[in-house]
Formats: sequence, structure tokens, C-alpha cells
Amino acid sequence: MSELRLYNTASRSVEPFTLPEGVPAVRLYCCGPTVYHFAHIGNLRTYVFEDVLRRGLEYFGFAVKHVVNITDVGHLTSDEDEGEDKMEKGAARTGKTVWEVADFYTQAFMKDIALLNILNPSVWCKATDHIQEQVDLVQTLESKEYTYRTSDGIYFDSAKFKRYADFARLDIDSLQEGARVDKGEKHNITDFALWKFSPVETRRAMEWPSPWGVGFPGWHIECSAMAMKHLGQTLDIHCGGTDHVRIHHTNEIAQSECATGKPFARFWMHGEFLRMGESAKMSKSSGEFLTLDVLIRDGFHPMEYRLMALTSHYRNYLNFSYDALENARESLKALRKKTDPLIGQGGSIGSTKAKEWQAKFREAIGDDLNTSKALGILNLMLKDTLQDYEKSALVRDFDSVLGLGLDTPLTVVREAASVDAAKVEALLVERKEARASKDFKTSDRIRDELAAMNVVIKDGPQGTTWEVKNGK
RNA sequence: GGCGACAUACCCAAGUUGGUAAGGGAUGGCUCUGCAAAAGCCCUAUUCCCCGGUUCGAGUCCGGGUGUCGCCUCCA
Repeated sequence: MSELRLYNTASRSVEPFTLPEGVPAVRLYCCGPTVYHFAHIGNLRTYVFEDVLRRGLEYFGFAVKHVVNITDVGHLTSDEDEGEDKMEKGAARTGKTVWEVADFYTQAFMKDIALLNILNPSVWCKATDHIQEQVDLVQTLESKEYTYRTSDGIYFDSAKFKRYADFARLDIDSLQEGARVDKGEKHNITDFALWKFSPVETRRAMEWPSPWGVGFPGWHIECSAMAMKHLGQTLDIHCGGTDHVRIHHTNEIAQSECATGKPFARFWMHGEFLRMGESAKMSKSSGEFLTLDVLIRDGFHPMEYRLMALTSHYRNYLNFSYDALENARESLKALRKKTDPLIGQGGSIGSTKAKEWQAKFREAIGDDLNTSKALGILNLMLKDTLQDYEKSALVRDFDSVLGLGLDTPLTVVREAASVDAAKVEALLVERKEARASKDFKTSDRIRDELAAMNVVIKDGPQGTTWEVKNGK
């Protein structure tokens, strides 16, 4: 039986994953979205990776307690008082209150991940529901003298955490030199806010009382506070996007380990970025970005995007392009052609050969979630000479990790573009008559006419079927 | 300026401790078809950005070069 091995950012190497004695379920925490805007498809790539991780853990027999946070507090764009509050910006953009904005984009996010067949975590937790926990954690740090006060907030003194630079392998000196922002009142460039005071002259849309005055929590503290509340002081796996390594996770480690004196997480895993072909950046702050909704509007199915994400390894960057997505679409179509007839065949993995395929698949997933290799194995397995019921069982088994929904018919996500079905049917009857009398000129004309309406027809043994062609 | 990643066929992409280039899509060929589409079958890298080196043997290790990209500010 192969084991599960995962890449740990902390050690920069692939390590066997096991659970400590007495821990019944994997304590998994994934950094969730800041709900001030739609998630773009780059964000979603990371959630697909985390979903595969969670499914992979379960495939290897681990129970998983999976916690994902919703960041619904607006944070400034830097730890200084510069920039705009993202939530308030979102409110200004949409004409809603910050609370409505948070709710709206939370719902939108939930819809996206459901469409991508991403399993719901065991716990969703919102930052605004855990203000007290965050205040408590800051107080603990304060009592241990890791904090100091400036005119705008309570800060963590990173110089007091000797291992601060270790996790991200930071070179603090060169950071100082190349720094783009002034450290302001901060003692060190790497210090960060734990609690920010509301400006004296204005009221913020979101603010809470605290021992230090009315204000709001710093960005990093929420993850530590919520992760510890729901999972305990040490997590088994903490994950997020690769951009979190240097700042967010470094700070989480600092504040958490200083507060508890214990390791914060045993494994750290990070998904690499999705990049745009024309070097356009996948960033929400730059304005233009692609959402799942846009892809759907362009005629793509969310599963096509999921498959595209699965074709590459989560630790490699993936270039997004419509070409690549179309590739995934054809690929999924061809795959489903083979798997659809197997749906509902029951059966179990019994023969030696079937078990060998399963072992190969398991090894690929166990190899730091090598979904690309796993997909190759799926394809080869489908070509092999196995009984259909065994293939069916294997597809179900593999899909429990891949999450492509191969064990159920593909759901229609987008209603076929508005086409007058009655007219299409009438034309098809006309064409059928023309063909019967060998009037191929007319029949071809009708097909062209239908093509102009974006309708593609297929003549089969059971008669002619048609569908509306989607996509660009 | 500082740090880092990557470079495999037309495209996406895997390649474990070096042992003789997965898989998918597209293209092409064939079968089928009034013609198409659909379906089925088959083929597609003596070679892994370049130049050296180590080795019996390197895409895989070492050195140098070139190129692309990312991060260093909120960002998955």
C-alpha cells in the first residue's frame, strides 16, 4: 500500500503525511476568500487544489476536519494607514453597505465552489463572528510582551520572535534595503498590526470596542484565532495561495507560536498561481479579472475549468488561455464519452488487474497529489480490457479524488442560448423529407441555415439530434 | 536594486533515488457516411532552450549562458 506524501513548504520537501498519535482527524485549515468582490478563476484554482487535498486525505483513509474562513472585515491595503479599506471600497462600488457586500460576495463564492464540485468544509467561519477570540489572542500576546502601541494601533514586534525569517527564508536585511514602504512608526519593517484604531474623526462601517479602544482587528490575527478555536493550537495542515508564504503565513506563525509556545502547523501547503497568457495579472486590485461566471457566459462548463486545473500540478504555475480551456473542454467531452456509459453500473474492484489500476492511481495521488499523472492513469485504464462494471467502479473510485462528477450525468449549467426549438424541429422535418427524396441540395441548405443559428446537427442511426453550440 | 521559479512535440502537460521521453487536446491517415457531424482505429519528440562537465549511461546531477515569468505593496 502506497503512502501519502505531501510537499511541506516549511521543510521545502515532500514528506510522508501521518497523523500524530491520538489525533482522530486531520486538522485542516485553508485560508478563505476576502468577500469584497467576486473570486477570480485564479483564486478558484487554489480552492480546487485544496479540494483535491481534502479528497485525497479522505481517499487515504483519514477523517478530515476542514475549516475555511471568510474574511469579511475590511483591511487597509497596507499595515500603515495608507490605501483604502477593501470592504468599504466594495460598498462604494456597489452602493451597498459593507455587511451587504460581505453577504453578497459570500453567497457568490459559495455558488462558485458548488459549481466547481468543491466539497463544503466542515466549518465555515467568519472573521466578524470571532472578534472576541481575536481580541483575546492579542491580549495574550500583549501579556507576553510581544506587542507595542503606535498612534494607529497595536503592533506585533517581529524582532522578539527569533525564528521570524525562517519559514519564508527571508533575508530581513535585504528586505530593509529594498523596502518600498516606509516603516512609519513600526520598530521593524516586518512588524504588523494586530489591532487597528478607528480614525478619530470618522466612524468606520465596521468597528468594535476593545481594551485598546474602538477599532478593528489586523488581517493576520483572524486566521490564528479562528484556526485555534476550531482546530486547537496545532494544525496538521494549513494551506493557501503561494503569495501567503512571505507575509500572511509568516505572521500567523509568529503570532500563534508566540502566543501558545507550540508549533502552529505541521504541514504548510501552497497552491501556485494561475497566470494569464498575455502576462496580464490575475489580481482583483488591478480591476479586470476573469470570474467563473464569465467563463460560463462564454459557454464553458465549470467542470471544464476544473479539469484544466487538474491537468497541471498544483505547485506549478498554470497559464490560463481560452485555448487551454477549449483543450480541456474537448478533453472532458472525450473522457465523458467513455465514462457516461459506465454510470450506474455498480460493481466493485475485484480483479487483480483492476486492483493494479487502483494502486497506480493511489500512488499518483499519494505522490504529492499528482493529478496530472492520475488523469493519465484514468485514460489508460479506460482503454484497458476490463469488465465495464469494473471500469465503472474504478471511475467512481478515482472520481472521489478528482471530483469531476464522472459518476453522474453532466449537469447543465447554462441554459442553451435562446433558440426557437419549434423552428429547429420544423426545419429538421423538412430536411428529413428532402433527404428521403435525395434532394441533398435542400438538405445541405437547411443544415447551413441551422448552423447560422448556432445549431449543430448529428445524423445517427436513431435519427437526427441537434444541440446549440456553445462557446467562443 | 534584492529574492525566486520555470524552460519537454502545434497546444496543455507528467517525468519518482540518473537507465533510454506518461496522458490529453489538436492535426493527419483509414473505416463508416449522399456530403458532413458523430463514432471507431492508427500515426505524430533519436529528443527534452544553448554550451561545457561528471558518468558505462543525463530531460533528470554540476558549472556557465540565453529566454520567459513571478515576488519584494493588498492579493489564492
